[in-house]
Amino acid sequence: MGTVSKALELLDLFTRASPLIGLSDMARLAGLNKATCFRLLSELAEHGLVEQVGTAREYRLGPALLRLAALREAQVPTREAAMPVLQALAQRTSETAHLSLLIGGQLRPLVHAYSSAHATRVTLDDTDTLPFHATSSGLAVLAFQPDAFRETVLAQTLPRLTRSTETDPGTLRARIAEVRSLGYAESRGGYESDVHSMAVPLFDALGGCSGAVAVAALGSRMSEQQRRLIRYSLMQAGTEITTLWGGSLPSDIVTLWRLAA
Amino acid sequence: MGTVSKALELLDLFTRASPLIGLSDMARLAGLNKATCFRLLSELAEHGLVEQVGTAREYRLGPALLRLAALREAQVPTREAAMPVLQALAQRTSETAHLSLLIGGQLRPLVHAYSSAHATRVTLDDTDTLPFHATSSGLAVLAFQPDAFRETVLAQTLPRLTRSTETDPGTLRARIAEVRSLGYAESRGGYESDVHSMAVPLFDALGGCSGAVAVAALGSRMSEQQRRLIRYSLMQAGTEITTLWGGSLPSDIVTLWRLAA
DNA sequence: AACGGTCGGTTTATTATATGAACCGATGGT
DNA sequence: ACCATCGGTTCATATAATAAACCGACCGTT
Repeated sequence: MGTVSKALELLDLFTRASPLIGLSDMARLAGLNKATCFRLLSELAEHGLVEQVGTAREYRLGPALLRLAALREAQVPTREAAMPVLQALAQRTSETAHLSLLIGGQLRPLVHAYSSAHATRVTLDDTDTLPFHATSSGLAVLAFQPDAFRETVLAQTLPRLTRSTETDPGTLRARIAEVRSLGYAESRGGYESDVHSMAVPLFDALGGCSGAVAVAALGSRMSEQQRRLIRYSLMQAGTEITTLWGGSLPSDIVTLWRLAA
Repeated sequence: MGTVSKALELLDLFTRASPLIGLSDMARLAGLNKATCFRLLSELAEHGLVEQVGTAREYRLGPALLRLAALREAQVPTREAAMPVLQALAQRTSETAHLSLLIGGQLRPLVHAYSSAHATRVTLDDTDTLPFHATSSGLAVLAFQPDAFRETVLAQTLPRLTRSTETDPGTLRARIAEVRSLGYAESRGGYESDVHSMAVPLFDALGGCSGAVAVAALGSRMSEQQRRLIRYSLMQAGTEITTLWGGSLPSDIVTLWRLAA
């Protein structure tokens, strides 16, 4: 593996749960020699991608990221464009809506919007990576990736997260085919036992599926009528966001979503 | 120089003016061999820090930056916290307000807020780096950096940007000392000939000066009374933002700003 | 106050990795 | 038909990354 990749992997070690990491910890987490890790962090710090804080000299993500992200958003307003659609989606469905992006082969939550309709809501504050096989977003994205990518994912060991998690590659392949033929994905407690969710894929200006938008609700609130509302709202939100991104929906999706309306 | 630094420098080549860069261009700009540049870009792309777009296969900043920046803001709400203060500042002074951060030894504009009071306004949409010697923000920041850093900056060749740009290191040293004793900095047409600006330093939770907030106006609108308003508003905004950042003002600044009120 | 363990950081010889010139097929303008 | 340039690849060479051992500082225990 290249040295640059090793450095960039360090950035991915920072999570909402552990935003500050010491040198030795980081070396352990990354499986690197402490000296190597130190050099990499120093170079990252020199450019402001990480910074050191406090007397313990721990590292955290740096201010340069703000600038670079702003520059990216100025050219491709991914987050900014999706935010209002997501909020409307949460409002309309009275549940939690969230959008995830495919980044470096992993599915990462980017924005979420909550509804104030219920006292209990699904939260995903500390979630950094979504498992493809156990979430509706994951299945929605997987259904529209090249075969090679899908097979790579299914070839890995897929953790059983709840009693309902499907982990058999064959069954998953079938479910993914079903997602393609329905135009949306659904997960019933596969990620967290009480949470049901539905998701649709999103397409960017490059023509590929680069993310998904989903609505997650307590399983107990998922009536058949509510599922219809969520499904319809998702398809509408998916169309809007894809359009705002300058992307276009595959023609079969257009047909499916039109029929569902 | 380390390989990682070379890769990170590539990220800094993207600007508002040229957000898409081809492989050969990038190699030229970075002074790298094309093959080397290709490898570095490939590694960056693998992690989503850049992505390739269109038939020309040009590169642009990638979606991973959004995620990392969001993670950073979640821990240290730098931009989010400053935004409303900046907007109020623009409103109150009826001019353009902007905030810059010290990143990797360079002064980078992060947010700006415009007032709708005048038909003509100072814009800085395409500005990626501010020169220390020719802007009020630069002088404000420089005044509160370690001597070594200040001398490094002054030792460089300082470009004369307008007829009014001060480029003599000795004179600049004196002006910087004056900034320290006044608690604010001012630039009259040193960056763009018709633009006058004033700025105050900002301090973060680590105790250092990590940026500045400034108000820029057309020189023709800079009455003595307006300058008083701007100066006072800046000091107030500087106090607020520094507090929101969890920082604290040096005691001499507190005194100076209190006297000015 | 002496101890053992950990911290962040530095040094060094060793070796793996980055490098650059030349080359490739494709593309586009003259 | 031509030439220049594009993005990308190859491979021998040389440079830059690596890992172990070490350093002083710090911290809670004994």
